[in-house]
Amino acid sequence: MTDPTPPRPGSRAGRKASGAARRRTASTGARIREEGAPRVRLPRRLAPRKSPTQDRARETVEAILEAAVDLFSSRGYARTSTNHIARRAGVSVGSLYQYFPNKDAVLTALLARHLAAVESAIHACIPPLRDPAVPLRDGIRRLLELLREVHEADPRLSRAIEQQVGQMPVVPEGLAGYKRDHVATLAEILSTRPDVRPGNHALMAVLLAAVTETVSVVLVHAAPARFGRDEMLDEAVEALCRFVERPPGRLS
Amino acid sequence: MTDPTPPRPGSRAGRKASGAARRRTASTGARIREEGAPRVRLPRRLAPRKSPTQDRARETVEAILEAAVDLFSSRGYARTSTNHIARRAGVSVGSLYQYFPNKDAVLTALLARHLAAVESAIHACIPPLRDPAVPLRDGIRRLLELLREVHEADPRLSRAIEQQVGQMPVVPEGLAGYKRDHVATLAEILSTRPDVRPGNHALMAVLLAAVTETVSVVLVHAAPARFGRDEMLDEAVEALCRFVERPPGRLS
DNA sequence: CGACGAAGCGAGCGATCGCTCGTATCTTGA
DNA sequence: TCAAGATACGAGCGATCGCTCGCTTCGTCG
Repeated sequence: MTDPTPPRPGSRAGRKASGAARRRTASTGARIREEGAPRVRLPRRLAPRKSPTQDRARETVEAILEAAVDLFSSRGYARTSTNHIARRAGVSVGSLYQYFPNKDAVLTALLARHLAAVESAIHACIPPLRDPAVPLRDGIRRLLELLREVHEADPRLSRAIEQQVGQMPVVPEGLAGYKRDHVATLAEILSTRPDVRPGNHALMAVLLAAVTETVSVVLVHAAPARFGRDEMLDEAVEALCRFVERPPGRLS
Repeated sequence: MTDPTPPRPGSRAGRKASGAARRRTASTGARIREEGAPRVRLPRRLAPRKSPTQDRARETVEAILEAAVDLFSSRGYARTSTNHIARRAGVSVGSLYQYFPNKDAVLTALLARHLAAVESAIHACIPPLRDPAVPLRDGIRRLLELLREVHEADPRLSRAIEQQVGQMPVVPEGLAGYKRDHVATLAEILSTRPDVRPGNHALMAVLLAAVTETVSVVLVHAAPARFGRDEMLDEAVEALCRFVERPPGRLS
């Protein structure tokens, strides 16, 4: 009942006894730039406390984040304590607090990764969407494919994250504001392309963005068994295209 | 710092001292059937502990729910304790636990009301949607209007509720299952109407339902200042209609 | 009026939470 | 080789949480 929660089989051996400490390959540190973290100014409350410099520490941070993914998505954010996370990561709470000032910061780190993935998916699709030579449909399909990929990476996590964001008392401006930017870009694209129907493009962009997000989530979470992956994608593309496309005027 | 949280000005005088207890109109209890509660079998964990029989008690329950609305939507579910709720309601924790077995039950009661509202909105729109004589567009518009109304009743609450539902460890089948029913109904309607384009109507129904929900939320929450209420509604109707309507074959 | 059930009260229990800090161990570089 | 910083550890603090329970007060009715 007291939730012994043995470290998950896969990650990090459960060296309970203090003696059997970590012995890792001490390969010279690969100075990889912290991947997947968008350049955003985070408030002290949520910013990482200090960056790991040794490989050992990087592993610790990674294990913590993996454990957090696991627990947030299975038990929910509120029901997951920092002690849970640490234990599951095969790490002490103290170590967790070396790198994250508080629980929200752990979620924020996860959120940052997720948003970075979403952002890069969107960014990859802006050029084709801008290009009037590329059919609108193709750009939209590509975007949905990429977003689906992001959500598929860890469906439970992206669900948990997106739900929790709304609950966070402070959603860092930098992380939330990216949406506004993209909606603006989208509005501009809609106004430019000749194959988009006339109308209030700013408004259309707001709706389109919201619907796109929803649809990409549904693509992953709605009974993937009942409908084929591609079938669903086709229908989703259809929905978005029909909304914005200028009707050909001829042909059905 | 310990959050004295005086009872909100509007509701229920703050009779702190035990002496100045409640003096309410003891009018013979209006036996109104608990309004807004769908006939759903709730697990003991979430079911109300006992129903209030006196008016005084009904007031208490009402005050508790109002306070919960207020706190859940402003501080979030996780950050709201039962003591908070009771204090804000001008009631003791003990009284709260007379009617709700635990915190989740309070949320569930709120959820039940919300879903009842959504459900009745949907139900009201099914006949016109079924009727081929009524333009599809009219039925959809009416549905969005009604859903918008529901969310407008208390935007913060419906937001908080819908976010929390996903986090709840046990979403009662009866409360969650209503969606499946409506999607099925929707699929059937799509298959029947001659003005709907051919295709996989079951799949279209899934997407349509998800998009409808999103859109109705956006209608209320997305900067209501930047766009006119009706303008947004028009555009949303457009989005949904274009998705399912059979193109006229002539005319733009 | 008196008695009884319904309703209300709130101190406080046990559990858990987020988080700290003194100490032990590891890694690095000169 | 070894000092010094980086990393890790985990018992446990203070706060808060959900919730109980012994008791008082209110409303009703014979």
